[in-house]
Amino acid sequence: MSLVKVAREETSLRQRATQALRTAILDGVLAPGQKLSERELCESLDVSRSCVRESLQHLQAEGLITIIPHRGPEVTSISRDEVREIYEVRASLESLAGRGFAMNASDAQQAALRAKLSELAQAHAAGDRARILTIKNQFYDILVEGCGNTVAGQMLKQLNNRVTVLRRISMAQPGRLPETLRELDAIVTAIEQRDGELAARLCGEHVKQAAENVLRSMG
Amino acid sequence: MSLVKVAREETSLRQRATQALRTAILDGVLAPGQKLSERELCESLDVSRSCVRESLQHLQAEGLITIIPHRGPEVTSISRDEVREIYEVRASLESLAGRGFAMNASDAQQAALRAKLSELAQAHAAGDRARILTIKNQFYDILVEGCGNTVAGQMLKQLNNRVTVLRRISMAQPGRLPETLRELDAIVTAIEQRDGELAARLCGEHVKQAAENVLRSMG
DNA sequence: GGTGGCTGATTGTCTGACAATCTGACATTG
DNA sequence: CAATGTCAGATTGTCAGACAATCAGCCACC
Repeated sequence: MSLVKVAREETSLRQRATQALRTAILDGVLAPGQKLSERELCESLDVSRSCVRESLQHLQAEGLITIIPHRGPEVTSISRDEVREIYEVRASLESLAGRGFAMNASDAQQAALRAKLSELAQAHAAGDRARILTIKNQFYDILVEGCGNTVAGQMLKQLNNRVTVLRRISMAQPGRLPETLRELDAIVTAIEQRDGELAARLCGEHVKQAAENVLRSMG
Repeated sequence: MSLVKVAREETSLRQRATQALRTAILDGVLAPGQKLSERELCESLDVSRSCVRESLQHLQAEGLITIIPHRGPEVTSISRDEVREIYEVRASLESLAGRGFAMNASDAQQAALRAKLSELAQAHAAGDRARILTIKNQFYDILVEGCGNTVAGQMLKQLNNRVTVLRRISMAQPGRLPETLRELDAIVTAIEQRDGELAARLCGEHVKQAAENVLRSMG
């Protein structure tokens, strides 16, 4: 067996460029509304225009950038209405994921979820902002992984990406974290009791709360 | 105001190529699993390789094709599990759409929905297969349009596209159409009474029925 | 029969080119 | 002065051609 094959960075240039651009957007290096010129992207990503343009097509389909004909791509800026709609869909899909996790996840996965929640509480106690975000994402990754529906998982990831560009806004008032912890705890508890319907309802309400929080921050 | 601008076909070559390829896949001209070579696509779409490759990136992000490194793109073939997952997500999102339509749609939109349902019944009575499909799609377009959530609408369209490649299979046993009509009638009735929750439940169950039907057909 | 290497074809990536279009500055006109 | 017309430069949309890396099939060889 070729371990080399596994170890080697088996990603194409284009994939790496796409990922680099994606994380740049998600990390806020490129703000919503920011215009991206192909030439600059070629230089900063160090690939040819062909590669850049293919990457841009992919990211546009993901909704992260918007290509305006003859004017070029820019980071998609998101309206208040869109945020509302996205959170509505997220609520629906996370209900699905919560129910699925409660009913399908292995015991190990459930334990992992509970463990991640503890980590989150610790990070909160320590007041480590960056780590909180990371762990939160990991928490959702576990949830999605164990829910038995990868299609829903991918959609949730994409939707989450699309609102992540607003992260600074929602971080502006992190006072909701204690409540978030309580809500997540309730969800995990429902999951541990394999109560799918309860988990679904709690997930939906949790996202709804998050939505209200974000929408309030947006003015 | 430039009426010319509106009238002119203001689509880029790439967009037209993408759309052509998309409909070719949805219409079953290209079967799932079918390998697509860039050269052939260049010829049949009559555009350069750059255009083709950009289109392919877009369609891959939509999930309609799968690009295997160094082997080229092929029409995504869909597993039984994926079908189940997709219908699960669809059920969730159509519930959302049904509830939204019941609560937000204008009276004109509701009338349009009811009218389209009548058309569907007529087409059924006439036994016109092709027309039934068209009208069904229009029915869903109206529903999505009036539900007040374009994000959910786009996702539903994409999900629908991904299973449409199996259309021939589900058409193999069209005996379910009378039941479908009854279910849709119940949904429209609930909507007309502005009963969001009932509409949501009925939409979810309707998709669930459709899923079982398709899964049965898949063996 | 299975293994190894060779050949042709295809993809991944780059470069350079040119027309169409946009942007901003400048000149013109009322 | 404001509104409009025009022009030059920059950028995007699209093409053609090139070459390395990789894959697929075939053939020789053990």
